[in-house]
Amino acid sequence: MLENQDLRLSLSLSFSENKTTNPLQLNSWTDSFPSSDRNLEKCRTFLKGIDVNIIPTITEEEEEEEVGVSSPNSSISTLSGNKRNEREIINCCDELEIERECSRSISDEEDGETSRKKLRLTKDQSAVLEESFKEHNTLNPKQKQALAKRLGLRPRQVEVWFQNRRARTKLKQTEVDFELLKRCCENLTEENRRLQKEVQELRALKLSPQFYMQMTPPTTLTMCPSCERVAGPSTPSASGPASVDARANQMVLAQQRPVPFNLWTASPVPHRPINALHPRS
DNA sequence: GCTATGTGCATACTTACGTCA
DNA sequence: GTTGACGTAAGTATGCACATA
Repeated sequence: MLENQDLRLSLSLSFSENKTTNPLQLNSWTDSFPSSDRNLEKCRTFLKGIDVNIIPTITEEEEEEEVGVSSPNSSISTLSGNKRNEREIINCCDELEIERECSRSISDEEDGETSRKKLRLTKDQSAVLEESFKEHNTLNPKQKQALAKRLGLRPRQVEVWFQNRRARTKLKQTEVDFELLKRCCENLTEENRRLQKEVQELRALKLSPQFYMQMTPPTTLTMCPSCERVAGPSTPSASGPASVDARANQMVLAQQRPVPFNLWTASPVPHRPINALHPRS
């Protein structure tokens, strides 16, 4: 659905790739909190029942409050580590909080324990969100609030949508980058193979100086179009077997040096051997 | 000025639900 | 009607930046 659009999205996101993930991370509420804690059980029970499909009737006051704590984890997961968990316990077990949350979720309680109703955004809502995402891929609290009001959603929902949207964009970008790097790698591999072959040829030439003796030495400087290195003129003293050997050495060295190469070129410029190695017939 | 702590926000990863072939 | 794949809303853990005591 959004795939095509996604690829057209801004490809210039700045990614912080260096985050490490904790392999031991706890993945569930149950893991985080011992089941013996009665208050926590209470919290768990009421949180399970939150029905996101029902737009809560939030008073102005509550709305403001929600903006104030509008982080992704405003109710539960903003806090990090044990200290955060302790604070969560205090917050989420606050009687007023519980009352408020329960009032939002009565309908769900009847559905059973495991129900976790999910809101499906309408096309219009998605379109508006997409539009604003194109403008800014992050929202400040005011923008979030305005958008939520406009769409009849909770700020938290807008926030989550943006989080997920950023994640999707990044995923797409990663896929694109991967493809580019893959192609680049293939090109480099091919280039490397070709250069290795040339090195082998040059080494073979080095071992048979008689071949050079029959060569017509180049009379002018010859620039290799690919590696932009000069093959070197024949000097008056460069006619004996020893200098031929030196020249062959030079060639080998030149070939072993880094070659300027456009990583993003699908088909690299053919690296043609320079004239000195391919004597004119 | 330095340090500890709290807070807000972002991201990565995961779960669970809705949709569709 | 069932099922599996896929998309996505939402939950969770964690790190970083900044403010403040």
